[in-house]
Amino acid sequence: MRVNHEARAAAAENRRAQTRARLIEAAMTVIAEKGPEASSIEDFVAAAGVSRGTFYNYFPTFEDLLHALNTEISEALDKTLEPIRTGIDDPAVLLSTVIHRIFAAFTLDPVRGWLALKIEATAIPRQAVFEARFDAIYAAAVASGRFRQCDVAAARNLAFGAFRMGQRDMVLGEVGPDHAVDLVSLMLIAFGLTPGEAGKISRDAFEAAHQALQRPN
Amino acid sequence: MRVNHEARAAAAENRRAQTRARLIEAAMTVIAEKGPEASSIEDFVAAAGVSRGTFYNYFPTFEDLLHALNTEISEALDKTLEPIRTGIDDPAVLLSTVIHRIFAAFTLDPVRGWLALKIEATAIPRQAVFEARFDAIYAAAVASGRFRQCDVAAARNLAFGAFRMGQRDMVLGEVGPDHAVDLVSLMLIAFGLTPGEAGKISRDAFEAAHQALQRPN
Amino acid sequence: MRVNHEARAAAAENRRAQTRARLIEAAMTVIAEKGPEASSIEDFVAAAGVSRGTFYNYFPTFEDLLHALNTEISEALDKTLEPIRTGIDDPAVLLSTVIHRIFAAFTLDPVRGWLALKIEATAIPRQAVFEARFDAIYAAAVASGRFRQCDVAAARNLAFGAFRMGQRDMVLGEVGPDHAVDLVSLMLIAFGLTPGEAGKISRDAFEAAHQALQRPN
Amino acid sequence: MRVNHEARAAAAENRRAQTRARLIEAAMTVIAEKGPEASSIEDFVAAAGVSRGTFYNYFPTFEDLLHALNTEISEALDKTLEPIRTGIDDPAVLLSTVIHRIFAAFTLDPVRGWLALKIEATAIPRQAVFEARFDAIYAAAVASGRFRQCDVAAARNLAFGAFRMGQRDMVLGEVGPDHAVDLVSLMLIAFGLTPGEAGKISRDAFEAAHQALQRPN
DNA sequence: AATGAATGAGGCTTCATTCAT
DNA sequence: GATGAATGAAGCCTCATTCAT
Repeated sequence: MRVNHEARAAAAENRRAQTRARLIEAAMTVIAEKGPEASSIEDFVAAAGVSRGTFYNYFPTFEDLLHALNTEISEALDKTLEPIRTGIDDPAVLLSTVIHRIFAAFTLDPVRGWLALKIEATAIPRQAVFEARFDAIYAAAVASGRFRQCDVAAARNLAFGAFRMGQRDMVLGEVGPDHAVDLVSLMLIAFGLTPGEAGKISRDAFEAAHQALQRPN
Repeated sequence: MRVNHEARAAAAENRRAQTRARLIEAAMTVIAEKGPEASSIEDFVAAAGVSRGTFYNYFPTFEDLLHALNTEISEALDKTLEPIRTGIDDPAVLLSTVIHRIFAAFTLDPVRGWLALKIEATAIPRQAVFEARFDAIYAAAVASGRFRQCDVAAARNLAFGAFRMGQRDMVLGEVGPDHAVDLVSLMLIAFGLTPGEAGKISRDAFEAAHQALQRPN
Repeated sequence: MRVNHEARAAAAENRRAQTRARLIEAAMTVIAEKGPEASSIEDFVAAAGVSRGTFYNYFPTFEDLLHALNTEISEALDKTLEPIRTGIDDPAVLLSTVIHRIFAAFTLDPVRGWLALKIEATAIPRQAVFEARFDAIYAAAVASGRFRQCDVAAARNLAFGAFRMGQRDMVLGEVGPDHAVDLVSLMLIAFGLTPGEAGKISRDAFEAAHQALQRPN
Repeated sequence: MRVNHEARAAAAENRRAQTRARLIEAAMTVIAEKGPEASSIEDFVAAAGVSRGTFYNYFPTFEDLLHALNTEISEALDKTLEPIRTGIDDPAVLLSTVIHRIFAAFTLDPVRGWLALKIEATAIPRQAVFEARFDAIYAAAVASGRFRQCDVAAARNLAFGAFRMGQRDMVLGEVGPDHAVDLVSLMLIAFGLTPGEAGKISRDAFEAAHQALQRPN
């Protein structure tokens, strides 16, 4: 009897996770296409192939769904950046690489890129994960003399604001992918690097990011 | 009789303009309170004290209204900046001053500040006026050797992105008003100024902006 | 121009009143058939031949509708009782007559009778009008020595409770119409009349009520 | 093996009864809080700590549940009244005592009081048990010359209607607990007692009921 | 021009009920 | 028996839009 119960519970949990994943996947696709405001729950369940009621079993409010999407995207992204964080010593190079990797990830998977942009415009809370990462890198860079000491909130807003605006233009096709090179270069200069070094680091990181992501997965 | 006709036509036109202004004013107030998505035409006409049908006489589509609001805000703002544009020679000081003036205007009139933020988050295109102003100042600064030559699109995205992110935090009360000083300072450094000069220019411009706006109108 | 405006407004008001009346009439019929809990707004608008949205223009909440129905019924009823109130001197006869008239009205118009019963079973407050009428008659009866002095709240609850229970059984067909004679008789005894007088007054009032209402209206 | 089977069956039956009791108890609590219309099966199973499916094993239809609740309450109440029925000779005193005991029980356990009121307001038939008890007492009272002969249906409706209305006001807090004294007194007068005797009997029964119920269970 | 009653499509949410495990 | 995921019918409510006056 014991085993029976446990096995049943495990199977149920499994099914739950699958349905949840299908709903999230469907919601991503739909929102990327129509934007969060124009998307209806009807759209999500149709795309996921489940019933209306099922949606509410998983996400009692629309907010819950957005939150799940947000988490999903940023955690997945953050995880792929793990090897980089531990493999690069120079914080200037590290920051540059991380930003270019995110740019590249969103360029190569425009659905998620667009989605991230859309969600960020609504769901108020910014990605706390990424903010903390930025602050840590900035602190390390100051400690090692790479970046000038400055108000970290200002530095963060400069970096995140510029990133967001650049991503927007890239998603809209108003600029090419290497727009990111110039943008990151300007950030590094603002943080204390010389134009020459900033330009070199940014371009190298850009190329490394694209090479890394274009390999067969 | 001729005169009579003309006078009547002029009076009619006058009334038209007034009704239109009331609708725009009402829409601003409502949107600033509830956000663009949560605002309904019902809200606008109620706030303006006109009938539903009248609204459609002036703004056949919702887009038309948003467009009018956008124009209204940015033109009003741009006009108040006219004396500055012609009265400051150093383009670095000019840029700094303009940005701080806009920050200050939105800080002192939070309704419009909030509104601008909200509207910008929708599908509305960015303010072409301001983009052109930025490009002109940047070109002048490069010509006079104040700013380093660089991709102007990147410079623009850095400036507008950082501005928007900073405005967001200021509106939300997450940072104080002088957050703007550090933010603008970083921009100027990115554009080629030394940290010392950038800091001084930004702070001076910040103080000038606040003094200018706090005078009894 | 002036006249034009006024005429228009009057016409509009007229139309409003008509639509409102149609909705109320329709709701009465539907609720009497299915009970208030089982009735949906869809039912009401279908019966009234107006659109869903129109319903909400008139009754923003379901409560508003129930309130309107309640008022409608009790005011109409109260108005028909006006001549009786002024035409009968003995308060014992008056009370008896009023109760029998209401019983009779609900017997002859079972739709409203049923409806009143159903509405009263919901959270709607009791009919303040009728409570006040009762209190006034009781006080007059005490003053003229017809009724014994007693706690008026208790007397009221006895009368209204018995009335409601009797009406219920009459609507359900569990008792015949002259059940009312015995019930009212008991009330009068409780209030101080002798059984003989109570029985005579109740029966006379019963017959008068039915004769009055069966005339060709 | 035989024994084993029987023991197992007994244990199973036991568990069945327990689960059923938990569901009934949970339903009572929930309905008393939210009213019968606002309560959902979801609420019941959540409060009982069983699964949705289990509910249907016990109560295939909602009616089945309401019926069980009704029975539960009235039988429990009726059982506590057994000693009274056999211990009081004067039917007038007996009736008075029974009514005051029920009033008091519902006053001291407002959950069940509220519940009884709510359930009664739905389509559930009245408590056949109590109606039969009333009729028996009334007949006995007539036989012994305490009550006047009259239509028993009328007497019953007077008593039950007044009781219900009084209970309503007591639950709603519109009257104090001794409202019951006046109410029962009026009933007794209607049934044939003199005002003096009715008042005394009612007050004595009221006090006896409260003393009986306030003893430590 | 202005009015505002009426419309009805469109989305949201709940919940009794089923059924495979 | 118990479970709880899934269902989908059934209501609810809002609001942009039309149109006769």
